[in-house]
Amino acid sequence: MKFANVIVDINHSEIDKVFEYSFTDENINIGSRVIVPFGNKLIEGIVVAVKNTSDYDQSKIKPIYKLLEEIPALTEETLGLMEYISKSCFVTKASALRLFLPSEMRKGKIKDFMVDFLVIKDDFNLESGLLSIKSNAVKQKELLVFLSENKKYKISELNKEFGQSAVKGVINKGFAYKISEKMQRQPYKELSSKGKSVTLTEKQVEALNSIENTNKTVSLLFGVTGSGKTEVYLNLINNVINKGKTAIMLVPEIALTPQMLSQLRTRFGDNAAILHSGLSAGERFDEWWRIRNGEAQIVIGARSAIFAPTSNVGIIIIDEEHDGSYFSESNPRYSTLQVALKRAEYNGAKIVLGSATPSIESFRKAVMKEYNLVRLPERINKRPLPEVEVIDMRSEVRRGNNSFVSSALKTELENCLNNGNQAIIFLNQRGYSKTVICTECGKVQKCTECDVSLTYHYEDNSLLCHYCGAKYKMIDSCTECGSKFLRYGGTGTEKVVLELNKMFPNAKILRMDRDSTQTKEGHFEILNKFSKQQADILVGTQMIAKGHDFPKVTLVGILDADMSLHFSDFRSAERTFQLITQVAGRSGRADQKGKVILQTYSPENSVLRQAINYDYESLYRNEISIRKATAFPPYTDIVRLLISSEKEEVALETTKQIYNELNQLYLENREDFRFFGCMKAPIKRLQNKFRYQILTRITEDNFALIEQIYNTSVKYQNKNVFISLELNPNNLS
DNA sequence: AGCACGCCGACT
DNA sequence: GTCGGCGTGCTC
Repeated sequence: MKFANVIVDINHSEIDKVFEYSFTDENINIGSRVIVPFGNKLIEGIVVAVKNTSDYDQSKIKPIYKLLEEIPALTEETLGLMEYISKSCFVTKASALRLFLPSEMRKGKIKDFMVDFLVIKDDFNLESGLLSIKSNAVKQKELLVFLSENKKYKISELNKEFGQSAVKGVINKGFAYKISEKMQRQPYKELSSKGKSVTLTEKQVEALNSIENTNKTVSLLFGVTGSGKTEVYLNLINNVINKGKTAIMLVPEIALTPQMLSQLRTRFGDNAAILHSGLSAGERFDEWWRIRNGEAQIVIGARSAIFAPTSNVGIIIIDEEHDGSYFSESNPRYSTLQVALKRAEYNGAKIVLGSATPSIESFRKAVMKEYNLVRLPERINKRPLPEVEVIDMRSEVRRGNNSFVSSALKTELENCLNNGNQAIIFLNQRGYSKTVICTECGKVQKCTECDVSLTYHYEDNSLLCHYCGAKYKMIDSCTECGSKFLRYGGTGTEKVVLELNKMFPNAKILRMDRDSTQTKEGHFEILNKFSKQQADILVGTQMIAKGHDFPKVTLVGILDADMSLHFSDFRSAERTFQLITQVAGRSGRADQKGKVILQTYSPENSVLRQAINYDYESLYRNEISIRKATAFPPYTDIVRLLISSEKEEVALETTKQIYNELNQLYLENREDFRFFGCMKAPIKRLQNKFRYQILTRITEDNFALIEQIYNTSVKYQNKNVFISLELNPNNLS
């Protein structure tokens, strides 16, 4: 009889401890998934320790009900990571554990993926077989000839090739039989590969050597768009797996994984596995076990792939490291880099952060020599970066052009299309128009659950709340005064497509945004069509900004460069710069020179000027001095407490109480606080909950203080008020 | 989180 | 008399 410490899969702070069970099954081990009796129910759990004696009242200990798999799902490393995340993200162990297991594993059964095969009998003799069937059974004969060579073949394909009746006939005559075999689902299996090997440029070789030979854990690969970072990654991965280690490669969006996967498959075949939320349950399950069993040594995926069950990780690559999607926005609010650092530490692995526009935080670490800074300053084909022309939209308006397309952009579009090239139009607003306003009484249509204006969507004639997802029928008269005169405020991608269609009736236009890419293949289809030149213009949101490589694109239009500039967020300058640089980088990637038209209402803005000149380092110098002067990250950590409740008084009252108690802490630790205040959240109501916040900015890496703030505030949480703590939140809505 | 146990109001 | 409201407390 042995005893196990088990974490049960119940996400509640009261249950957030280990429970002891007894067992005799030798196969139960640290990391095993088990079913245990808990109260009067059976519940899933993970074994975190195994021991010979128990500290708990023997009479109360129950035996483990069942072992779920022979192979422990978690390893010593991932269990350690789980503990770490639970502590640093202030979540239960159960909640942290869920990050490591594909969700379908918890819910129980995944159906095995069965494929039917036709197998020829061992004693089958082709000559006598062919003689024994009627001469007019041509298809059956062909099938037998084929089978005698291939022995075993997928029935679905044989049906296609020789016809169902031939297959049936061969089975009925007893020449062959059907078997079902469990197969592994292969996501994006159409994405493979003619193996092309690329010779690295001198600069790429230098970068590769620098990353491999540095004694620093983290390298920041700072390379302009089109500088060939991907080739460097592929070589790094290759060298790592040659040493028998594994590799994790992260990309910011699901949309980018197939593209990167196809490159990995080309190079490494089935050795590459893909993990992200867009896969079907079965696919994810199979890929997960392929990695766990060591059948795949390379993992590619979005941020959650950092939790992949790889052992012996040699390199973790985070592409487009500045991207906001590397921070989880819901609990557990982990930062991908933070987890990566922990994994690198455990395995002695290297981390590569790649970007043309690094985050201010990362670049500072590189400047401070904490990271190894590696530059790739040239585009691979030595093409200059595309020329950016700034259009002052104020003077467009003065000249009487009220369209969102400036005359310069119109001319360039005409040229581009006439030359048989393609264009990308970028606008970071989906839908038709951002708001619907009554011209009589000025009423703006708002979500009933949120304090947010509704966006009009032309395609399904609806009003959508972009925050909670609620959908309303489009109105034909004002809900306040009944007037029929409604005005559309603000332009979205749908409207752009409609207007461009009028402007260029012969051009084929595609739209890519969250609405047009709902399905798993959605991104892929649109990108595929565009890259096969089945369309001339691609209109899209920030989704189109990243990574894609379209050789025929020679024009990029940025419709409203100011949009993200005037957010009251300390990162808005950095974000604007990143977005413009990324989008501009889509232009002129092959042998033709690219052009970018940037439309703005504030052409003299310094961030825009820096973006136009691709002058990241000026942006960095400006930003870092502002951050220092105003005590913002990376010089401080922002701790934000969000207090929300369906009842406004409850939210307000709780906020006051927490504020008062924290005020003590503030007064006792004045020197650690750079800011302390409480206010309504910028979005005052979301999903029918009123939101208040307490904002603090404290000295860097002061975990003890964050913990105190957390412990103080979490006491106030109950079923009427929800309290969450965010460290350096990515957005402050 | 569930679920049982437990103590007070309006019903066949 | 009892059915059932949901407050508190426990789960190895």
